[in-house]
Amino acid sequence: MSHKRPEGTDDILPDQIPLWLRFEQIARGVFGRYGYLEVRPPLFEHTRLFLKTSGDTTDVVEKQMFTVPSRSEGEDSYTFRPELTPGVIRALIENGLFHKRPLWKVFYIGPMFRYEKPQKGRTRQFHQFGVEAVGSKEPLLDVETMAVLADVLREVGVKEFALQVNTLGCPDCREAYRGRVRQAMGERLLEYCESCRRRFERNVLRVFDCKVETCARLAESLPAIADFVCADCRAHFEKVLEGLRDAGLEYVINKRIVRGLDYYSRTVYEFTSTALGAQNALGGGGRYDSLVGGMGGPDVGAVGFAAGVERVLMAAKGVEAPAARPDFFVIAAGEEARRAVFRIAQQLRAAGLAGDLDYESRSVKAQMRRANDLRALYAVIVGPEELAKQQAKIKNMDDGVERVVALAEVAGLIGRARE
RNA sequence: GUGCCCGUAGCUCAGCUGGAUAGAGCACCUGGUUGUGGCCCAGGACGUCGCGGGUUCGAAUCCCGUCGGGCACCCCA
Repeated sequence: MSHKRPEGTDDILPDQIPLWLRFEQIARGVFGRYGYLEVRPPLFEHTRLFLKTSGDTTDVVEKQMFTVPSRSEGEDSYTFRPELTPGVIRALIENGLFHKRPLWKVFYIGPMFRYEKPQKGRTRQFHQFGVEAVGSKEPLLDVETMAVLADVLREVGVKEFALQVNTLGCPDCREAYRGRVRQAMGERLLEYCESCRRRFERNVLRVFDCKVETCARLAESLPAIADFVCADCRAHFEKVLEGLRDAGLEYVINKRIVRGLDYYSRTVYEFTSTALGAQNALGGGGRYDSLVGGMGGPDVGAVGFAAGVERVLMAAKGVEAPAARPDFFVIAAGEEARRAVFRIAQQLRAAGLAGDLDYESRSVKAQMRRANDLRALYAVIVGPEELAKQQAKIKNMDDGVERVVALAEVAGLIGRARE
């Protein structure tokens, strides 16, 4: 075995494709019903786009980026997208779309790249689908994005999933909250590790990122930001919860949800499943009201989610997607017919039918087996006798019934039977 | 980046405490009709036992190294 796929990548082989197509069809159907339009930004962007938007101390940016140097001197390197929100917003701004409409509801499906140690539900190339509603601060849109994801999950066949929501407040809230954390942390400061005591001085909130076990445990007892958000943010969150109830979406408030990216504000949420093992997040999202303006666009609010296609497919295990059946398989009986079968297949294809033939000179029995393996609707058998009379024998592979018909009628007969 | 587990045919695996030509099921190919599938039957092809080194009369089996994979921590999709 000389060549192997890179660590953390998967080959999606033909037998898996029907499942993926089914998923994409369902997802596109839901997005379409809610009025979300597809966008396809590039697979890679300038590295600085992610540095400035996702947050330069987040895990994603610190250690998970697939970065390639530019070939031109002095130019920024490129990075394969670890997520697509920055790319989508960049595309909306760069192409001047906000001059056309104030609100853009868009969706995407495609591969993302993160340099991580692979495990169940986590690979270096994976696929996400997501939506972004850009141009409004209305809480109803927070609810709508959650409803979209819930609809996709339900329709795809994910039986058990849970929705957890939280609010992170706005930058002002965070300033006030910072004070509360400092106060609480100060009471037991000596129990924290050295670097956390440094964080206490410079940037208290980073204490929540500390990997030291004792610090992590201490941090659990610190106040949650959701309890200290300002009146406006509180009102926004209440409206979101109210909207979720109106929409019939069950949820639980989880004050520990913070999300792994820096741009979130106010609403954040996660959909989890019990069917996945350690990586139990199906998808997550939230509001990011300062990102668009911060990137040079209009000062408008935005909200969206991203979810993992592989994880959703895993959580929907047991769902079958049958492969499409070919309409015909042309079989040559005897050497003389060999030249004719390709021509006949071409005629049937030209008539809009899908089908194949055996390219090797094999026995009729072997060709029938192939027709059966491919689950062809009809075997079209031609030998010397049929050819002499410009006929073909067509056999319905489901009931075994055979008919001899004129070659010219084969396409029509099979086409009608297919309906 | 850290820890645990695993590498035998295309796939799933068996191969006992080291012993002679490394096996099974599925899949594949051929045949059982002079031109016919699914089930069944017969036969066939397919393996540097991940790789390298060591111990031994003898290694798929024991030891070391290495590469690859899986899972978990962390984080998240």
